[in-house]
Amino acid sequence: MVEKYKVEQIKDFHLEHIFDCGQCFRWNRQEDGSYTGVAMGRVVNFRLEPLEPESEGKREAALIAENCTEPEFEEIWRPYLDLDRDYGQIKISLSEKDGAMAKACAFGNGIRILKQDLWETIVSFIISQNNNIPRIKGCIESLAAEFGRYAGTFRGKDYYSLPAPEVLAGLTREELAPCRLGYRAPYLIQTARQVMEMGGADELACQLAGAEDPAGKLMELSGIGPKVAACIALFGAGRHDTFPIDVWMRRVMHKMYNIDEKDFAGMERYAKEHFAPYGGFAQQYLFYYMRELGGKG
DNA sequence: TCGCAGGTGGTCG
DNA sequence: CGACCACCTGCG
Repeated sequence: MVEKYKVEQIKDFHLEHIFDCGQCFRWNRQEDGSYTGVAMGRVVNFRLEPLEPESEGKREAALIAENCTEPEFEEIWRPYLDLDRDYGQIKISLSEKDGAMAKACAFGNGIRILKQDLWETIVSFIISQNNNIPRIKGCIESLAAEFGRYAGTFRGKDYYSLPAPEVLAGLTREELAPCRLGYRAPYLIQTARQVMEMGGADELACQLAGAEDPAGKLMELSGIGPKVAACIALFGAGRHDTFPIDVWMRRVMHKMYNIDEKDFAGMERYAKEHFAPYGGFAQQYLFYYMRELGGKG
């Protein structure tokens, strides 16, 4: 018998928006519409039980967590899913800025920014560079299966966490070859060593929490440039004031705010002036809007 | 065959 | 600095 826990009165929460808005790579939609993922060293499955079927995501619903006890949910998944933040208020605040942002908020109304493990976020986004989603996911799964720690079995499948810095730091590029990381493999090994020299991932997390320029700190690591650093700061270090700019954001910022696609600094400035202190949330709504509309928005 | 994908690092002018 | 350009890999 698999443990289950049900949380009532969930709102501003939609599984598809959360797990398909570009912030994570290890959550997979199941045939029954639920999502299974491995994070924080555990396997869990989430599904939403709408109180009114037609209004899924908009009105209150119940969240059912499978393979999870009540204490586990409260200690691990409640913060991971950012359930205690009032996204309704954030959307109202952002929607007042301009019509395009209001549309983006309405479109991705159930988005939440996951509070992911710092080290796993670092590994994931180093792999993401100049890469496509199916391959990113494949690389990450392979890395976990080959070198990660067993995290549990769910519905007949074994799951593994990503390897810790001390594991990756001891590997060679040849040993990582089966994971098909390409030229990112040396980045990963080097970054693992650097993180260990910094005193470990928890120590780095503490530094990032209070850093004036968290992305700058992250860019000291091998294979981490401005975009990957911003993603890590936002998704893995709780720095919601960060506004990652990738190719999709360049498109959306040009289309909606008429900023030159090469004007990286101009986009950062615009985000800071218009969306603070919700830059990270604004980025997620815009990104999801642009992505899902296939660049046609 | 070749371009491309949630970029980065190195090298020029 | 800003503008190139190579880079593992797998897919269309």
